[in-house]
Amino acid sequence: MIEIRLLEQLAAFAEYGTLSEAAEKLHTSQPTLTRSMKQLEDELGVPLFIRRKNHLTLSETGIRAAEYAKHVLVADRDFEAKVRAYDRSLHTISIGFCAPVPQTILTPMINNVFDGMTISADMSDDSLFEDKLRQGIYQLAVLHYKPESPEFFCKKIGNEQLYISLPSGNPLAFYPEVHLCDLNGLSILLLSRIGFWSNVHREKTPDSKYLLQVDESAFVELAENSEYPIFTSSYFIRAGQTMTGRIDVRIADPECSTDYYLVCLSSEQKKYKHLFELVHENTIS
Amino acid sequence: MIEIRLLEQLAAFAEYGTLSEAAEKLHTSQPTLTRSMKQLEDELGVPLFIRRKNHLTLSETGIRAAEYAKHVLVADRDFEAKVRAYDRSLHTISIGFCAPVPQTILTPMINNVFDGMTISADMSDDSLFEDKLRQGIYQLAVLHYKPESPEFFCKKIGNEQLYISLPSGNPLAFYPEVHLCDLNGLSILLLSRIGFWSNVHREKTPDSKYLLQVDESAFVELAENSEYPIFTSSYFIRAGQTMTGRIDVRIADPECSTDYYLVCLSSEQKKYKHLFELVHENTIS
DNA sequence: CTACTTTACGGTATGCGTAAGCATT
DNA sequence: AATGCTTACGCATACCGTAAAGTAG
Repeated sequence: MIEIRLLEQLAAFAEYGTLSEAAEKLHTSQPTLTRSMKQLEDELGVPLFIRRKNHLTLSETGIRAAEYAKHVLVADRDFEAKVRAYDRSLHTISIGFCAPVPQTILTPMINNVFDGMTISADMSDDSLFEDKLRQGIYQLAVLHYKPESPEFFCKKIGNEQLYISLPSGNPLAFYPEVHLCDLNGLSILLLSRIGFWSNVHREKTPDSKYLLQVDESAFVELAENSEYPIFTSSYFIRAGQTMTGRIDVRIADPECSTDYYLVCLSSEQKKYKHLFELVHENTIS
Repeated sequence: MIEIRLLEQLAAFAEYGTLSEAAEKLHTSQPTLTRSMKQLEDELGVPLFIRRKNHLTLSETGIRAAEYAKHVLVADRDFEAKVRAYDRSLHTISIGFCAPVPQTILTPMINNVFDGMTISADMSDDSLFEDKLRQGIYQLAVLHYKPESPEFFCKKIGNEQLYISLPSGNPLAFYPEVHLCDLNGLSILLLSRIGFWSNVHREKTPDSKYLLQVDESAFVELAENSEYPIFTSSYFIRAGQTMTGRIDVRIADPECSTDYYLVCLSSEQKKYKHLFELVHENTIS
């Protein structure tokens, strides 16, 4: 069997044209390559080079050989990558979250149930989550709608109602509830990684100026020391995380009240049985 | 990069189940495999085995790894085979002949034109020759019809008329010519490797009993010492290769008079220019 | 007791680098 | 002179086989 080392060296020579340069790139000496290429020819029983006193060129067969060699090298690298990826997949659970609150609530629960596993959490709009579950990129996902396909196993895990937190001086603060269109055009403080909520805001309040904060502590500090409206939700209100001097007004648009669903592939349902048993209708509220 | 040697050993362990047996099959010692498998795990940075004091088993990752390893091994073997095959293809010309006479005449000519090349000649019915030219299995072919497709370059190189050689006592020997149907039912001595002629005989004289001879000298000896009819042709008659005590009677069926065409891919026309120049309309006659 | 793995040890062969030689531009 | 391939030589090490120890069935 031809060793990978020889194929690497052949490929390098094909790429760089001279043994000297190839040797340099491979961090080895040039006589090493002379010997290796000779060995390769010996093992194949086929000449790969045109040898002049001073110069080495690939023969027609050599050119082909270098191309084929690349395939083998790709296969070899693939092997490494796949094995590592597979092992990793055994030790990590990848989860797609469509919103921050489910992540906050579920992450510790998942950590308990799958002790020793690494949890890799994505946060984004959930429009692609079904595909990512199918492809095995995610093992679990939290959607804000109930997936139709029978290939998914799914359980409702609660709901969230969006509020707008306004300084008590703000005229809107006196209404019992508002609509998103009332907020359109305002400058609003906003955290950046909020999943599908980004889409809701972009669509319903296209003219608002969002002051995006990547860092949560910066967001909190700005919120406390400014008059900017911020979004909050039933989850934070119920947890008593309200801000003094501000009034939380319910947003009446239907998009601002959503249910959450925990989803996995039906075929993997039993793997996650314990987790699904642990969550209930109102885990999030 | 992971060396092939390690992958071979992994695959062997996966196949045979114990290091001891794998070592035996690989003609190496068992401690060698212990070390190699450890090295593989080290280089991948991933455990592949479940180790008990007395027993070694592939882990889930290890099972996958062994499968992937096989792909790499296949790619490596493929590399060897392809390089050898390509080199060989540079030194051999494969030719399909639809009949023996063209082979007899052309082989020395081709040997002259392509000095140092190995000539690999096939003899069979030419119904598949066009495909084999297209696939590069043949570089040249002699057909008994003119191919239509413009992807082929083609030149007529002669014709051959079939005769039946009969002992002078045979009643048919007095006819000026016969038809194949007249021969149907006779026992006839025949060489086995005669290309498309086999089909002609099979179709036109289905009831004849052919005494097939693989060996040409055996065929000649039997022909000389028996009364069996044999086929001959214009080529042999013109060359004076007739047998005493026998009369050659022309076979009048149109199938028994055929033209021959030398064919190559149009795209390779210039490679074979010299050969085509050397042959002419009546190279075979 | 047998079968298997692992560890330890010592030898060897394989591959490597340096140096020198040689040819070509 | 500079560049590039090859050969020669000595060395390091990587790999291998034997031997021995340990463990489970």
